[in-house]
Amino acid sequence: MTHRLSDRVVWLVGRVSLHAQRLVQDQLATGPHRKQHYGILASLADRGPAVQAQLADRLQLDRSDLVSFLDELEAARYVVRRGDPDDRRRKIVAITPRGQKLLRELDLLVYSADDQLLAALSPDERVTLARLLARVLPDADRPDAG
Amino acid sequence: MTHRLSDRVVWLVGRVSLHAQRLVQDQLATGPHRKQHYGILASLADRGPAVQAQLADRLQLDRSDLVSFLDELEAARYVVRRGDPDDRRRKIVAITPRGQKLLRELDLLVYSADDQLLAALSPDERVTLARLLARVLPDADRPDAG
DNA sequence: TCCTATCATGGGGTTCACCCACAATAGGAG
DNA sequence: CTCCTATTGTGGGTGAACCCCATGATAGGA
Repeated sequence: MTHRLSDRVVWLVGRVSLHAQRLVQDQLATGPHRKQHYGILASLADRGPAVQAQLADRLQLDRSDLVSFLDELEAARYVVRRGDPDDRRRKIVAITPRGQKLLRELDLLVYSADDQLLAALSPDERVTLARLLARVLPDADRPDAG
Repeated sequence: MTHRLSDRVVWLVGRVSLHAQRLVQDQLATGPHRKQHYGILASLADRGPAVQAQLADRLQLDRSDLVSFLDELEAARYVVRRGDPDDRRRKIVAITPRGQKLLRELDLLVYSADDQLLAALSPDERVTLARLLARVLPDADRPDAG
C-alpha cells in the first residue's frame, strides 16, 4: 500500500527544509545572526553590490523585510548603503571587509550544517540532489540566475 | 567562481520548500484547509488511528499545535477523538468516512502541486529526487517510519 | 506639465514552529 | 495504601518569516 506522504515531494521537501532549518539554527545559535543575514552577505559577496530592489529579487525576499535586515547589518557595519548618483531613489548596498570576515565565519557554520544534513549521502548523491533541487526552482528563484 | 548559495543544500532546499509551499497554497486556496490538515488526514488514512501524542510524533508536529488542528477537523467531522479505555489520559484519533472523502479531494490538489513543482524533471529524476530527500531525513522524521 | 512607474521604507497581519505551564491520569517505589 | 515522577491533552504566549498595503521621493515618458 502506498503512503502518500512519503510520495509527495511537496511534503518531503517541507520536512527536509524544516530539518535543515533546525541544523542551521543550531549552528547560528552562537551569534545574533539569522540565515537571512547570511544570504544577504553571500549574495553581495558572490555577485557584487546591488540596488536593494535587485537584491530583494535575487534573494526572493520581500523588499520591506530586506530593509529591516539591512538596517541591522548596516548598524553593525557589515554592509554599507550609498545613494545611486544616477537615480536618487535607489540605494546601492555593498558588503564591507568586516562583512566579508563575518561571512567567512558564517559560511563555515552553514557548511557544517550542510554536511550534517547530507551525512547519509555519498558525494555523488549530494551533487545529484543539489542539481535536481536547483532545476526545480523557476529561473527567477534560482540563486545564481538573474 | 563559486556561488555559495547555489551550492548549499540547506539554502536550496529552503527555496524549493517555499516554492512548493506556494504551489500547495494556491491549490488549497479554494477551501479552508491547510497543509497540516492534509498531513493529518493522510497519516490517519495511511497508517491508521493513533493517540494524539503518537500522531504528533509521526507528523513531527508540536502537540499543542496538533490540538488546534484536530479541533478544527473534528468540528467539521473529518476526524473523531475517542477516549482510550486503557489509559484515560489518551485520546485516540481516527479519520471518518467524511474525512476520507475530503482526503481524496485534497490529494488530487497536492498531487497537482507536486506535478507543477517537478515539471522540469523526467519521471526517473522525480523518483531520484524523492528517494534522496527521504534518505536525508532522520529516521524519526521519516513519514513512513516509526 | 501631468501621469504613471519605481524606489526605499513603515506598519500591520497571518502562518508556523516552538516553548512553558497545568490539571488529570498512570505507574512504580517505598 | 502513600508519594514521586512521567505522560497526555490543552491553553497561552513568543519570535521568525512571509506577505500585503500605503506613502513620500524620484524618474521618465506623453
